[in-house]
Amino acid sequence: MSSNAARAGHGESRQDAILDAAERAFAADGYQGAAMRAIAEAAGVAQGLIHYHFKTKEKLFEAMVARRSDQINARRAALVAALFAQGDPPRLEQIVEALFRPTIETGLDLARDGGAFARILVSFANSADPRDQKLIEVHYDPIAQTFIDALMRVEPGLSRADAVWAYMFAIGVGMTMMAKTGRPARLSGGICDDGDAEAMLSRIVPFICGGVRALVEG
Amino acid sequence: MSSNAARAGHGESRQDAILDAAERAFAADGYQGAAMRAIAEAAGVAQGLIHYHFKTKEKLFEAMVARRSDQINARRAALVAALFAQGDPPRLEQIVEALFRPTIETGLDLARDGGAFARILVSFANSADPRDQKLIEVHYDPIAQTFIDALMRVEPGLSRADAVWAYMFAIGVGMTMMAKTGRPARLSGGICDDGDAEAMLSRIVPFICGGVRALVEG
DNA sequence: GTCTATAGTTCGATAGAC
DNA sequence: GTCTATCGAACTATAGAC
Repeated sequence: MSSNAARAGHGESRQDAILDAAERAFAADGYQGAAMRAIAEAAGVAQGLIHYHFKTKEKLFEAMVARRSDQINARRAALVAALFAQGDPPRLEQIVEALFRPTIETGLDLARDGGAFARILVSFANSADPRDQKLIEVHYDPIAQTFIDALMRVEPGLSRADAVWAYMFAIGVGMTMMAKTGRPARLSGGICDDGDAEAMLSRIVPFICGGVRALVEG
Repeated sequence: MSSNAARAGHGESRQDAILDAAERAFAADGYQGAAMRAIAEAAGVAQGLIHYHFKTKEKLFEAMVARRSDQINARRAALVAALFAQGDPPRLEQIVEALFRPTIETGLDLARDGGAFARILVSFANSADPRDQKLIEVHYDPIAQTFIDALMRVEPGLSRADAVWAYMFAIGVGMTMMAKTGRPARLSGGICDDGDAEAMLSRIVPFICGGVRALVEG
């Protein structure tokens, strides 16, 4: 067994430990706010080791994004493919659900990080910084095209331009679900809870589908 | 005339010059990424003067947010009030337009900043950082309640919980309009342009109204 | 009110032993 | 592959002259 294979006791390499700590730190404090020192301490490794494995802070961030994105988007692609592999064509509602469920379940499933990666996505998706957009282009534009195509297949009245806008708007709505700001509770006197992803999905899906169909009719 | 009254030649106090430079810097580099040194240089003042007027970086940020927010939200409140002051009740479409137009026009109207404040709002609205949420609570929750009430008045079938969710989702969609990431052009091969706020509004308004009405019917 | 100069801290990255 | 130790360059904030 090589020295960096499964670590004794918890089956995680030091590289993974660093990526996990980085994910939490970037989610909590942002890219600029997260310190390499703090990430090293949280990962239980020396700061120098991070630079040995990932060279720079920026490359560490990219590796962290790539790891989780590839995992999420493989699942999203599989869900869409499965929907179209059935006998009759899927409903719009199923496409929209496939858009979000893998992301929220990656956050909940791993549980340990309290949706850290989802929070990174939120501060990321709407960034105009060319560095962020480059990462989005590489890791998210291909799956976006898959969903845009899917929207046009299930709603034949939708033009390509409208499908692109619809996708962007849908992502914008989804961000409000992943941000977990606590604002819905504040605005509603406690009635609305943005910590309940399942409850939010049940409102987000009809909202987006209503929006998409309004574009079709317009 | 006191020494800090209208500056010779361009009628702007040094405090305003600092706030303008801060707005641009925070928009371009984020809160952590924007340096007091750079803000001072852009404003054409000594770094010490910023601390004299605003004490700390955090208080400077708050003052910058307060200035523009109060301006935008006064305009939004006036638009909603005017809509309900007419004879017959306004349409949902008019409420949604009143939600966004003052913000995009503050960006375009001032022109000089290329929508800098809108970009700050984007990186701001979805932040779970307690400091950001405190600012949102103070400067945006009151106007949010105004719009939530307006939604319930023009769509009587909407429950309060649904109106709060609808408001949150609408803001999420609006963020995709203000972010100016260039992604729509990338995804559409150049057909969609997120630099054209007016064209985006004409899609965003029907999308959101379709979403709201879907919640009513649901 | 505005400036210069700098104190005091923290950061990303590297060097070199093991 | 991993550590300790440290360099050099930022940063925010303050002190004090004008």
